[in-house]
Amino acid sequence: MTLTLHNTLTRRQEPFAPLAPPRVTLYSCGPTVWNYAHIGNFRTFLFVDLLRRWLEASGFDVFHIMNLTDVDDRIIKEAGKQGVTIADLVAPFVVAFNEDRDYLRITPAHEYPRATEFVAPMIRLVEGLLANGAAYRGEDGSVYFSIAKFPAYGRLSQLDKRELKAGASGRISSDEYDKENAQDFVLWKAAKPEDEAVAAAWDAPFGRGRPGWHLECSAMALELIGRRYGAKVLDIHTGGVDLIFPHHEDEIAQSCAFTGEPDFAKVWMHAEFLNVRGTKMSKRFGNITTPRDLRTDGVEPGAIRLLVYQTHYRQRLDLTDHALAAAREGSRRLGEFARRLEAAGAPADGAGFLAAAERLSADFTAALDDDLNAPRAVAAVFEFVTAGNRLLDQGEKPGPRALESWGRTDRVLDVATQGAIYAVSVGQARGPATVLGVGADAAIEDELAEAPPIEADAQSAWALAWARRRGAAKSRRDFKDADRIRDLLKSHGWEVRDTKDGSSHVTRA
RNA sequence: GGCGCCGUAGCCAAGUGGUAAGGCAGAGGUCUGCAAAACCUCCAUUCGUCGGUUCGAUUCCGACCGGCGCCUCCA
Repeated sequence: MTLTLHNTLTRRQEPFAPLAPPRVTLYSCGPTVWNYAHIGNFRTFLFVDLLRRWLEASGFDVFHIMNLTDVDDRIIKEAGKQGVTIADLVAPFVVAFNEDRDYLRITPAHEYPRATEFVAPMIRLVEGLLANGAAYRGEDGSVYFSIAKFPAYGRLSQLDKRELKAGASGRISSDEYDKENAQDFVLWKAAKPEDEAVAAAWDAPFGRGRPGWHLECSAMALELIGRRYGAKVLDIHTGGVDLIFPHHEDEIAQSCAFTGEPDFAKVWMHAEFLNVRGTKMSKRFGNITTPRDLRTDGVEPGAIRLLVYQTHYRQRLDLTDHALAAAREGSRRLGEFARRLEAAGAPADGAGFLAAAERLSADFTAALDDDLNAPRAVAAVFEFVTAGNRLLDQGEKPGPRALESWGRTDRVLDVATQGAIYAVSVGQARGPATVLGVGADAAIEDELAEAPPIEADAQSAWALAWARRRGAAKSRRDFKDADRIRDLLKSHGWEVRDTKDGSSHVTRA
């Protein structure tokens, strides 16, 4: 089995063959940090996370770069409105992005280059393009790339098959820059007073100004892989589908014109959109949901990951409350199983587990090797859950093989949710309660508030105290009181579950 | 107008030229004081519509209907 990936360049699925195995250079277009990134953005980053994890699980040595665009029109406009510099405007959103990324358990890239910290390489790139004739200075002082000098322009987006609608945006006529060709794109924008006002202008041999968006990625990618490996071509470049044209098309043009290489990246991969009721999630539609919104609502990261991975990355994903609820339930079940499986771990695998583990590994690998077919990988995982639960019910033991097969899927997908668990032994007069996580041991006779305390730590103690009372009620067969306490705990988000050995588990997601 | 994508059970969602994975929800059962969790069973003769190719199509081709994206410095 070999890994095959869909390449936007060829519109086909191809066996993945990095330029210098086992090394893989992976560049991902990251967020523009002008605001909080929404889960539509994070859908793409979760796709990248899966790619990254699967490449590493497959034995590749990945060097992952994700840029942070910290200078662009939106940032300058917003900074101007607020009367702050772009650096000040952006700072909190960079922090927020990192927090959200960590919350979603996305593996951090090795490098997060920021555009404003790579101005020098950008200037060198523009100089190179001016020197070899691919770029020219407009009368407004900006520098443009001439697509007439780059015959391969349009390969990625199959531009030769398109016919740009004149004035589709209604903005071409209002374009104040003077380009030689309407499709030429700006590499370096001449500084304007608004740019200066927010500290978004740099000196350059060809005039003071700021980098164009497309330029950033090329300069940063080439700089970083050049510095580290002396390479000029990326193995994989990722982004959202909306970046295919013109962003990635322009990156290819300027990069290849600069390096003389036929490719900027060997494989281009693009994630489809996440939609809300059929429409793409976007600030201007007012249908934004951010990871922090979901976090506030108590949605577990594993559930969000599961939701995303249950749809193929090249397929649009529709976010609904129903889909989210389904993912939460599924994620919870996976976590429940994981705990059960690990607790039953034995030195040797039972025959049933051996067979189930083989099947899981084979199905899981085949699915992800097939252009990251995560939905199929998830299906294989659930099939193992069902089989594993049955085997456990029959008393069979999972050994190293089963645990490793399971562990591998968990490391790649990372979609399970394990609620915090606290256990109390009750009803058997075996001495003090077995308490995991907290040391509270309130006497049964003490007064106990019906409402939980405010402090998080005290809450578990409170729940455990009630659980012990319920245990006492149970042992004197006062089931009415026992049920009342269970309902009380449930209304505050705690679940009580009795086990066969007479103890009770109290859990909170 | 150009380029492209999608339409599979109540919901989400894989998939193959030979008669449909998985998840969630739902129904019944086992277990339990009752629950919960777990397990078992059931839950699309059918894959937008109409044609065509084929021994056979949900899967290939065409048309149509419906939804969506890009062509705007949007992931």
